[in-house]
Formats: sequence, structure tokens, C-alpha cells
Amino acid sequence: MVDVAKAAGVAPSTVSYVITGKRSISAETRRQVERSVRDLGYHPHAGARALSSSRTNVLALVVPMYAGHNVAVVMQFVSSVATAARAHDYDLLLLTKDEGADGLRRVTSSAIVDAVIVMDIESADPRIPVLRSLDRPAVLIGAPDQVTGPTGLTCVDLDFVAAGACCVNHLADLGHRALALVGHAPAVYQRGSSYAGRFLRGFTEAAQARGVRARSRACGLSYDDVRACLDDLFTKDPKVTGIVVQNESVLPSVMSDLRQRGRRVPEDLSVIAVCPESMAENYAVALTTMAIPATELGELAVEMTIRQLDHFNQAKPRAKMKAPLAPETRLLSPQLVQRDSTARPPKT
Amino acid sequence: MVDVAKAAGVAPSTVSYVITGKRSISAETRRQVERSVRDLGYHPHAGARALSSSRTNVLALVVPMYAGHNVAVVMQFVSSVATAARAHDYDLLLLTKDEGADGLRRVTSSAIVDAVIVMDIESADPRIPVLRSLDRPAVLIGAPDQVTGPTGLTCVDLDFVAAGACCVNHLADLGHRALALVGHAPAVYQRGSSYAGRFLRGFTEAAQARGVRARSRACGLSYDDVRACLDDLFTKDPKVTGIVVQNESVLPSVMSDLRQRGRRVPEDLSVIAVCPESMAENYAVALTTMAIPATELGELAVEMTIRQLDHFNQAKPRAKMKAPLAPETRLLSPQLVQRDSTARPPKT
DNA sequence: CTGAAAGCGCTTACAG
DNA sequence: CTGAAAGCGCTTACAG
Repeated sequence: MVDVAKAAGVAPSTVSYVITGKRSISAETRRQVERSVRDLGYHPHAGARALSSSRTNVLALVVPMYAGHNVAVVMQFVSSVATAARAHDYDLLLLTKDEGADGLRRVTSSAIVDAVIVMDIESADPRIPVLRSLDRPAVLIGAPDQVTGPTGLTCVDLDFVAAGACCVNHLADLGHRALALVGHAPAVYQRGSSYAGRFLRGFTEAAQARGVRARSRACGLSYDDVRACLDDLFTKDPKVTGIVVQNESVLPSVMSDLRQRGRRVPEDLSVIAVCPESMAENYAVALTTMAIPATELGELAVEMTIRQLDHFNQAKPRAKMKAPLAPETRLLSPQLVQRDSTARPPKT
Repeated sequence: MVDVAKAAGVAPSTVSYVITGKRSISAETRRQVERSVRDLGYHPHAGARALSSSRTNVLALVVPMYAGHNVAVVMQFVSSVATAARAHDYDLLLLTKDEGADGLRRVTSSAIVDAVIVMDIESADPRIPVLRSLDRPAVLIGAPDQVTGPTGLTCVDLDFVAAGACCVNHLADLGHRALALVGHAPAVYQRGSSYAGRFLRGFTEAAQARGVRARSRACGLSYDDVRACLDDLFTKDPKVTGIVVQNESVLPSVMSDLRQRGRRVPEDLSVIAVCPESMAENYAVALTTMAIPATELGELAVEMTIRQLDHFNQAKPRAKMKAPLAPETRLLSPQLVQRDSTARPPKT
């Protein structure tokens, strides 16, 4: 920086101000400095910046990485968060979920990152109290179980309760009277991943409200798991004419197994897939989907984080008692896109 | 740190030495310091460390994120690199591929990271010259086209040429005389992703060597793309009895379409899938696979990076002419796991 | 085995 | 609109 200042004939602090844009600079001076910056190929040292400004311009993203489970959706989240972060001039530090609460404390109290975004929150997640005590902004992608509960944390998610209900309503409107839900892998429920439970709740409650029969079952990833799951569902209620597949990873096997059973979609059986829109066309029948708006959620998460950060940084110098920005909870409304896999049930 | 030093009754520098372990400390003093560190909940400030030591303990990982393409494999890479990095006390900064060469320059010359790991190298990739000029260690997951070429960069990858050949040999050994390769999406070849080309080359050359017919075709992701691809392959060579599916994302559609055509696997047709082992059991027939050892490759990449870094940091103080560690290229041997989807061809 | 002190490269009140 | 200077919190020669 000193070299740049010399080359431009100004004080080092002026170079800093040109780069950070934190005070107005005469057009002339600015030009000089920018020129020298370019000529010397100068890049400010991130560590030095972090040390003197107490800001790193890095966000942590905690990603769940379970082999085979939900990879497409997770990738979309990661990709969208990374891109949105860069658009706001932030970089992304990737944390795996199994670093747990300690990992959050580590990156946060070493000032490696300015804030954290956490995916895949579980009911009674041990990270929540930690997150709340961090003294740095935290945003959850995914809402803890009591949606409106006093988590004190900012959340953004699809409204999975409404999504479950929405699927039921679509099928009930078409005339279906008996439904089934092919759920996530058992491990997902055991972990208490909140989205799984919330969707199931919406599904069950709406079925009750509409007076249609509904049952659900967790479903493992292998072909045998899928067959066993469908066997069970069809045995327990042979009249099922509508199924909702919440487990995106298992869609191929489900579609293939249904054909093998001689159940035509949608003539004999209607299918709704809960998955990213991009997967809808990958089957012989274009799938009616309950979209998971991963890209939008990722962008929102970043925006909410930045907003918290702005507030946080303003409050810092002024009062010791920074009024923490009131934690918002944004739940996106579900959007069902009808394609060719849902229709009226067969006449009996 | 000053507080910790006071609490422990030692000099700040001693605290530093205890934490970094860079010189021997009496057991007594160490205990005192460690105690104070714990009592005060002290965490060293990453920025300050980076500034004075010129090391950040962060690695950049450049990840290709194309919706739908190869997501499972990419996730496995990311997960394994992240975990391996943590095991060496490094964090991971995630860069998307579309930040390109500029992104590499940015994180590197701002000293945000100590080294970079780059996935999905293309033939004649514009990032290669940049990587070579970085003055920081760089490791490629994936080899540029001329495997042994003078890239001057350290690479680790599956030996895709051998992998292609290995698939052909397995099928030829079983007695198949006409083979087909369902390749990656056209976009992958257009980008010149090197693994796609290398696999194809191995496949083609081995077929020639073994005197079996072989053709290949790119294949898009949608069901219609898959059907068109198989239509084309079977039309051009109706005697095909063995196919290799390199495009993991398309496996479900392929298997489902084959059944619809009345081609039983493996009685009528043998299938080899190039994919992670974890996907082998997700179909009605357990798939014979050409494994993509993503986890192992990720770990190797991190180890090679650390080794470069060690060398780099040792050379720095001594000579201006740091002899750059001779760039290694490690190509893992392919491993074919036979399961139930390959067998002798039908007698004619 | 331990200390005192310089210095890493920025940002940001404080002055004018 | 611009400068001079303190200070952020560590690491690491230099000494003893």
C-alpha cells in the first residue's frame, strides 16, 4: 500500500480510502490511485484488513453431506449461497455439519468469518443455543420445529407444513381418496431434520381435514428399500391412488418400480415429487412437482445475513447494548407445478 | 493474548509459543498457559495470525456446480476434501468454477488462502497458466489432457484412459463383440472436460486393440435425451450387447428405458456404470461398476497440497530461488467391481 | 527455557 | 478534500 501511495503521490491512508470508498475523494486523486493500483498489481492483504477493521468478508456455510441423500438439493443451496455471497463481496467458508457446535465456535471466535449460515437444522438442535450465544449474526436455512418459537434466530425456509398440505389438496381436488407419502430415509427422521417432520405434519393434518385416508412411511435409498416401502404402502391400503414422494433421491427407483408393478402414471396412480424443478423432466412422464426453491432460499439467506451484519456493524461502535435486529422468520409459500404425473383417479 | 499472559504470569510471546508449539516450553509453564487459555476462553485472532505469519491455514477449493450434472460425485469430492483439510487443521474456502482465473488470482494475491485445489480441469484450461504463475501451491483434481505434459502442476486423478480400457476388456473377456458408450452431456464435451475425453479415448483404443466394435454418444440429462441416445446407438448397431454408462446422472433413465425396450440386464445386455460405489445397489439389478474413487482422490489432493505447502514454507526464508517441489502426477488405477449387471452375451 | 520488542499491512479516529 | 499516526493482535528473530 505504501508503494501505491508513493507511486500516486498521496498518503497511504488516501489509498485506503480510495479502495474502501469510505470517504469522498477528488476525481483526480482517485484516478491517480487507481492507476497505481493497477500498475503495481496491488491487492490489499486480507489478514491485515481483518485485523484492523474486524471484518473478514467471509461467511461460513454449514453443509450437511450425507452420501446419496439429497445431494442435488444441497448442491443447489451451496451454489446459490456461494454466488449470492460473491455478489455482495463475501467469500464462503465451507463447514461440514459434523464439525458441530464446536466448529461454529471456532470459526466465529477466531474471527475467521463474520457470520454463519446453517443448513439442515434438527428439532432440538444442540447448535441452536450456541448460535444464539455467538455474538455474531447467524441465519438458519430451515426452521426449528416450533416455527414461531422463541429461537431468537433468523430463519428462512420453505413452508413445509403448507407444502405437505398443498400436495394433499391437489390430489384431493382431483378426487383421490387414499394417499401415501414416500418419506425420507429413516436416518433423516431419527436425526429429527425439521423439514421432514413439518412436511409430514402438513400432509397428515390436511388429509384429516379433507377426510381422505393417508399413510406415510420412511424409505431407504436402495432399490430394495423402495420396493419394500411401496409393498408396505400398497398392502396396508390397496386403494391408494395418489402418492407423494418427498425423497428426491429415490424417485428413479419409485418410478421404475411402479412400472414393474403395472401401475401406470397417471392413469392408475398419481405422483407428486417434492424436488427441485430441474428434475421434473427426467422421467418418461413429466412430474408434477412441489418445488424446493433452493436457489431463492440461498439468496434470501445471504441477503438476510448481510442485513444482520450491517446492523451489527452499525450498532457496534455506538452502544454496548446493540439492539439485535429483530430476528425474522421467512417461510416461502409452496408452489405446486402440475405436469403429467397427476390426474383424476381411475373410476372404480 | 496479553490477558492470558498476565493470568499465567508469563510473557505474551510465551503464550504464542505454547499455542503454536514452535519452541519447547517447560511442562509447568505450559500447564499454566493452557489453563489460562481455557479459563479465559481465548481464541487467537485469525487475521492477526495471518498478518504476522503469512499463513492463513485456509485452502481454496474450486468446485464445478452445474445443475444436475454429476452432483453426487462432486459432493463426495467436496466432502472428502473438507474433512481431510480439517484433519490437517486447514479450513476450506469454496470457490465456484465461474469465478475463473480472476477468482484464483483474487484469493491468492489477497492472501485469503495458502493454496488452491482445482476440480474439473478442461483441456487447454485458461486457468492453468494462471495457476502456474501464482507463486502459491496449486493441486489439480483431474489431469490436463496430455497427462505427462509439462503443466508444471501437481495433479491427482483416476486414470480415465485405463478406466475406459478396463471396461472394454471386462466386456470383451465375457465375449461381447459390440459395445456402446453412453457418454456425458454434450456440454461436458464442449467444455473439453478432460476426464470425459480421456475415458472415451481409452474406451475406443481398447476396443480397437481387442477387435470389438464400439461406438459412443453424448447423452443429455432428460428422459427424452436418454431415449434418443439409446435409439441412436441401437439403430446404428443393433448387435450391441454391452454398454458402458459414463454419465452417472442418467443411469436411472437408462435402466428404466432398457426395461421398456424389453432388454433384460444382464441376460440380453450387460451394463457397466461409471459412478461412485455407493450408487451400485440403487437398482433392481446390482450394477457392475467402474468406481470413481472420489473420497480417496480428495484426501490425496489435500495431502499433496499440504506437502507442497510445507516445502513452500521451508524454502521461503532460505533461498529466493525456492526449488519448487517437483510436480507429481498421480493417476489411480481403475478398479472394476463385478456385480450382477454384466454377464456373457446371449447366444445367437 | 523465557522475554522484550519490532513489525506484519491495513483502517480509522483525529486534525487541518 | 487529504495527512500523520495510533493501533488492531499476533509471530519471530534477537538476546540472554
